[in-house]
Amino acid sequence: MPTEPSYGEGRQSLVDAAIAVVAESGLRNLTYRSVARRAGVSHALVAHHFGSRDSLLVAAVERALERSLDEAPLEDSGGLERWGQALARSVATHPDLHAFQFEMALEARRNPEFQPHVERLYEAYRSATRRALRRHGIDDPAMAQIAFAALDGLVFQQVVLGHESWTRDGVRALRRLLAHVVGV
Amino acid sequence: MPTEPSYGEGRQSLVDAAIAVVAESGLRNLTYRSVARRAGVSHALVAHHFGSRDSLLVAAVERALERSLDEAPLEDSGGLERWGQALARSVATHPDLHAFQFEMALEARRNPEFQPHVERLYEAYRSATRRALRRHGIDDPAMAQIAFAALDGLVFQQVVLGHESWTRDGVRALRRLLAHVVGV
DNA sequence: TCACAATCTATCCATATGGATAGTTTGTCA
DNA sequence: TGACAAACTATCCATATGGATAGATTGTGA
Repeated sequence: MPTEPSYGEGRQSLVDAAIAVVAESGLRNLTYRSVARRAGVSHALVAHHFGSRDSLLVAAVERALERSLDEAPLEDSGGLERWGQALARSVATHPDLHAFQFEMALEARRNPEFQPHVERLYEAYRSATRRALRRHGIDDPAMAQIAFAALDGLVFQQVVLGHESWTRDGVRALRRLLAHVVGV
Repeated sequence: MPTEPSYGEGRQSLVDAAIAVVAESGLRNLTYRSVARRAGVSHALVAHHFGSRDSLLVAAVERALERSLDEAPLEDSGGLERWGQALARSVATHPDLHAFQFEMALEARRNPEFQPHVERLYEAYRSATRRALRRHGIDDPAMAQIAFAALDGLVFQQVVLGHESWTRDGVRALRRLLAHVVGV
């Protein structure tokens, strides 16, 4: 059950609640009342702070990026295996955050308002992957792209199927593959 | 505008309409009325044929698998590059079918009723990838897994961002990577 | 302390929804 | 041709929703 936020923390609670509700129940069940219930506030506060459901979601995507920056070492990804295993751990400890991001990626397809925000999210992960590869002397954009796609696919499948070990094994296999290109 | 289906085709129209509505507007907008409107029938027919929204979705996933089997050469995937490029083409010509599948994958996470159906879908794609790799003499499950994850990631990004060329480039890079393992 | 703005709640309202119900239409078979 | 079941429509109903509105609460600064 949600504890009621302190006075003035309502807005922030609604943003975090939006991420949780979407991850747990899908975008379908994100209503003014469901998110307010989760945040422990009145549903009219959604309209007050955000004016619309879409604006709430924009704020939630920004928040997800913030939390991702805290969570996975996007800024200091280390080498490929460290980066990949950090992703697996992040998904295992915060599956909802990642599920939310995938939900919003699909939604961005349908609603242009979300596109810049979702692209910023994607770019953060892509950059981290490029950085990780560069640590191994790989500077080929095509290699970075396929490595990122592989990690994206592994993470999506971990979110959907819940097998962290699959991601870890997959990261190892990716590292072995890339080892052929240059010493990884 | 939907043309009304012939008498007796209502059920099938609703199933195909469900895929279209979900892909275009998300699971959130899949209501009895929206899907019926799309199918050109009365909304009461959803309850009549399916009893519930979830049952309609189960039928829709089955239908998606069927259409995927028709669409992409799942049974005869050829080599890796042929399989990968076929996927890119399939996404480009039928983005909605693939978007629907990703939506349902995320939904399966929240609703166990969909899990077996979504896993069957995933397994079809995974098998095709294994088959494609085997054509090149690669029989390592870990390699198959990372190749499938990479394709999954490429396809997801193509659905989300719409760049078919990215998928094609990515497939080429994947083939180059795997060429190091054995001649691809 | 008081005034004010921001935050918040409770409630009302119009509309949309899932689903039930009664009736109509269609196709099949004897 | 008529009976019957399946398919289908139109309509009603109870409930949920987004959003507006009025009032209450809180914090800040003079």
